Amino acid sequence: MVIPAGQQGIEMSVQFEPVRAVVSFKPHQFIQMAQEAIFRIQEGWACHYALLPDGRRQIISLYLPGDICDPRWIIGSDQPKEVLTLTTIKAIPLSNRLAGGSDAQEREFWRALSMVERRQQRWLLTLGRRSAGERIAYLFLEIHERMRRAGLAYGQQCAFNLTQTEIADLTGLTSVHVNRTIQGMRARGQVELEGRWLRIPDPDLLRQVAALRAGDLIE
Amino acid sequence: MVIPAGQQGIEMSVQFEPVRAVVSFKPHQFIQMAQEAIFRIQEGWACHYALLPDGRRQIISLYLPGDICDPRWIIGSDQPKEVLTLTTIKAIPLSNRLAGGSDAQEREFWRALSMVERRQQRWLLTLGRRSAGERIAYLFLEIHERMRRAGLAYGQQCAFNLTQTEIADLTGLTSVHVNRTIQGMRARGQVELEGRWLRIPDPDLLRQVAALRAGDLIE
DNA sequence: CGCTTCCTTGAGCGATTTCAAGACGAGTGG
DNA sequence: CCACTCGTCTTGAAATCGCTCAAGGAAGCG
Repeated sequence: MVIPAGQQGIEMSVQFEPVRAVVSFKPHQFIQMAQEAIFRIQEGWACHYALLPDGRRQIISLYLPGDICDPRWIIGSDQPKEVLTLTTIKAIPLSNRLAGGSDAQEREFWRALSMVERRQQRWLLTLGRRSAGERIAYLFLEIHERMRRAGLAYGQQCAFNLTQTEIADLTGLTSVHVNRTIQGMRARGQVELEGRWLRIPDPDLLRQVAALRAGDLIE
Repeated sequence: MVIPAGQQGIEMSVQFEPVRAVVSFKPHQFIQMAQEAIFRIQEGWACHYALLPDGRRQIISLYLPGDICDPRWIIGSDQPKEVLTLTTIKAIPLSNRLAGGSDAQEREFWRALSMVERRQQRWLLTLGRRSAGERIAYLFLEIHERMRRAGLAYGQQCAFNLTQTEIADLTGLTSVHVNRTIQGMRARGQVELEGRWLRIPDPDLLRQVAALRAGDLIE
C-alpha cells in the first residue's frame, strides 16, 4: 500500500495579515512567525534547529502534519529564526494571542505546548543516554506514533520525509553512522525504510531496541 | 572568599494544604507536588531525572535557588515523580492554579516556563552536538550565570553542589570521563572547582571552550 | 575508628567519527 | 536523448573519543 504524501503546494509566501486561508511554503524555506500568527501544519514536515559556531547542527524539534508550529511562541519564547521546512508545507495561520481565541483553541494550545515539552524531555534522555541504535529506533517509533495520531499511519507504515543527514542532526550522530546503523537494523528485520516510507514490522521488537519499557508511552 | 551555602534545614514534609511557610526537604529526597502546590526554591539544589530500563540516568532539569519547581506543572504536564533534592532544600509552596494567583505571579510563571523551555532547547544542542569538554564548560557557565541572576554569585565564583556523578548524569557522560575532562580543564586554567565551589577565572575563555559564539547568551 | 561516598588512576576495548571516494537517482538544460 | 549536476546513500580504513572494569586513595560522618 502506497499513499503518497501528495505535497504539491502553490508557491506563496506568508502574508502579514494572518488570513484563515491555507498558506504554502516550499521545501528548505524558513518559516517566520507572521504578525501574531502561528501555524497549524496541514501537510508536510518542518523542523527547528540550532547551530554551533563551527556549523554543527542539531534539530531541536520536528513538526509533522497536525502539529502547531510552534506552541512555544505563545508563551513569549522569542520565536526562533531557525524554523525550516523539510518538504513542501501547507499550513493554516492561527492567532498566537491566547486571549483572542476560543476556549477550545486555548485548550489546544495548552495541550500542544505540554506535548512539545514532554517530547523534549524524552529527547533529552534519548540524546544523553541512548546509543546510536536506540536513538534511531526511538525516532522511528516516535514518528510513527505521531503520524498515527494524526491519522496518517496505515497499519505499521507511514510516510517518512527525512534524509539520513536529517536523522543524524536529530539524533546527534553522523550521517555515516546513521547509515550503517540503519543497515544493521534492516538486516535484523527491525525496520523497513525505503524511499520516503517507514514500516515497522514488529513494534514490540523495535520498542525493545529503543530501550523502552513495555509500558512506556512514546507520547 | 568562601560563602558556605548554609543549608541546614528542619526536617519537615510537605503539607497537603499549601501554606505560606517555608518547607524543607532533606538531601536525596523526592519532591512531590502537594495538592495544587508547586515550589519556589529558596535554598538548595534539586533535579528532575529520567531513567532507562537498565538504570541509565539522565538529569532532565536542574533547580537552583530562586527557581520554580516545576513551572511545567502549571500547564498540566503530569508532574513527574522523579524530582529529587540534591542538597537540603528550603522552598515556598505556591498555588499551581493560574487563575487563583495575582497577575504578578501569573507573569512570573510564564517567564519561568519560557526560561525552562529555552534552557531545555539549548541543552538539546549541547547533548546532541557538543563534545565532553564543551558540555562541561557549558554546564559551568550556565550554573554560574543562573546563580549570578539569583544574586548568589560572588564575582567569578559561586556554590556548586554537584558531584561528578551528577555532572555525568547531566551531560550524558560517565563519571570517569567527567573526572578526566575536568582535570584537563583545571590543568589548562579554564576552571577552578574545589569542594562545592566553582570559580571561572576567565569567562571568555570558558565560553570559547564551550563552543559559544561571543554574543550567545546562556539564558 | 569504620563506615560510605566521592574522587582518582590505569589499561584496554568498543562505539562513533573522520576522511575519502564511488554509486545511484532525480532533475535540468542542451 | 544525452550529458551534467546535485543531493543522497553507501563503503572502507584509520583515528579519536568516551566507556568499561577494576582498584586505590581521600574526605566526611557516624
